[in-house]
Amino acid sequence: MARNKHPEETVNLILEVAFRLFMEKGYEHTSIQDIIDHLGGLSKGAIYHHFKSKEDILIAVTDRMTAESNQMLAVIRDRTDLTGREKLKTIFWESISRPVQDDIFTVAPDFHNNPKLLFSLLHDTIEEAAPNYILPIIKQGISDGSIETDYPEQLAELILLAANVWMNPMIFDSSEEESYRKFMVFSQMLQGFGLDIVDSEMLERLQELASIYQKSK
Amino acid sequence: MARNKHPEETVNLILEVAFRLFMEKGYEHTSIQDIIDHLGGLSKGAIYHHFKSKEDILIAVTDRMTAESNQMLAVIRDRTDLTGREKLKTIFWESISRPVQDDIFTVAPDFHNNPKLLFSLLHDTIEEAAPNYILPIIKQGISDGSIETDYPEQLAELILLAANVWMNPMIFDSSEEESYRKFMVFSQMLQGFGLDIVDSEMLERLQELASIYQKSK
DNA sequence: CCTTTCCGTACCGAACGTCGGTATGTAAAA
DNA sequence: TTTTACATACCGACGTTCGGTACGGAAAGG
Repeated sequence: MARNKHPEETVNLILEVAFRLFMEKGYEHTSIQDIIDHLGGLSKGAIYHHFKSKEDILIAVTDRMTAESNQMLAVIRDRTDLTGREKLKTIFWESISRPVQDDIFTVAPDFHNNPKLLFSLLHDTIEEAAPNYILPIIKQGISDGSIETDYPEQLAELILLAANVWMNPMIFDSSEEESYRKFMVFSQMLQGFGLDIVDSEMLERLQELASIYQKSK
Repeated sequence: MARNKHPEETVNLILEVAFRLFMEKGYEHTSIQDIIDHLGGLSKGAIYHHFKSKEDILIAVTDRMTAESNQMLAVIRDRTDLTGREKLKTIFWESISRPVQDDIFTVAPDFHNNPKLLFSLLHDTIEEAAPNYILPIIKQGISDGSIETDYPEQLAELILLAANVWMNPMIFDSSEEESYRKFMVFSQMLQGFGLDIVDSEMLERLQELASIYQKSK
């Protein structure tokens, strides 16, 4: 294949193919050769020119997966017209209403046999998303009086872990009914922390999402 | 090496060596040859006679890890002298007071680079421990009036996920201070569900555990 | 302004070492 | 004599390396 004038396109191509294959077959069951075969003429050398290892590709893939989500979190975090509690509510609403969620479902991902990818996401949730996005919001909530807790760091972790991991139907595949029940327990947990941020509109959307996922299986 | 009259000893040896290496270097960075090298004369044939694959060894290792814990859970679950809530309280007390916990810490395990092992444990927690041990107890608690919830299955999952994964210092390594704070948030969460099962004795023991783990690093 | 030189970089693909797994042999136990 | 518990030689697939090629653009020379 001829040399590409815009190497970033090649990088993107590799990442797109890798993402799809990692989702479909799992990271460990996707070989470098598998990726090459779906690259349309590119070779092993091309991959190792742009990435230093297979693991390096995984990291880039997960970065891409979380980038959009993190961007949304940053925007909400930096708004000045909302209390801490309102920001949390906005985040949960955004995270279940964005069409991106529907897109990702169509890949029919299988985290069930993808420990590496799951772990990468888990790590990102606790080490990046929780301290950089949720924590500042909770701290603001403490200042403005809309949230009460003595342990903001831990609360941020627990909430994100429950929301991003436990309630994620890609990780623990749940029926529509189960997803709904998880969300109810989740909202009950938030209420226990004095956070009343779940409304009927959210519940409606959640049932819709769960039904989309069920149909794609 | 001559044929062993008691093959179970060979199996045990393999599992012990594998457990130690998986913990020290991670499952993926432990090769079959690594295990053989620590077996004292045994060969590849021995391993593949007793286990059908490397993954099979991992499953056996995690089974061994959870077996003792599950045994404890079964005993408490089947007692007839406690209410559901009292059983939950007993479980948490046992899980932080048994000396086994101290033992496992001395291996200085590294879940941080062990996605496969972590996932195996995660799977076991949600698919085995939650429905088989915690759920019956919560259901009993609903019957005897000591626990109130509309969603016992999901509550069982969330509680175990928080306790076994989030609060597990092997998975998310926490300082003594952080472990303590996690436990406080955890107990606050349980209170939010109407479960008041944490007492001062528990807090004391937890601080002790955290300090043991810190020193072994 | 055009041409030639030169170098950086995108990409190629054979080869290598390691790995998990298998086939077959053998000796002891039953 | 059959079955079990191992040993040994070997296989194919894998991730990674590396010497090499081809292309493009900048700079130098005309």
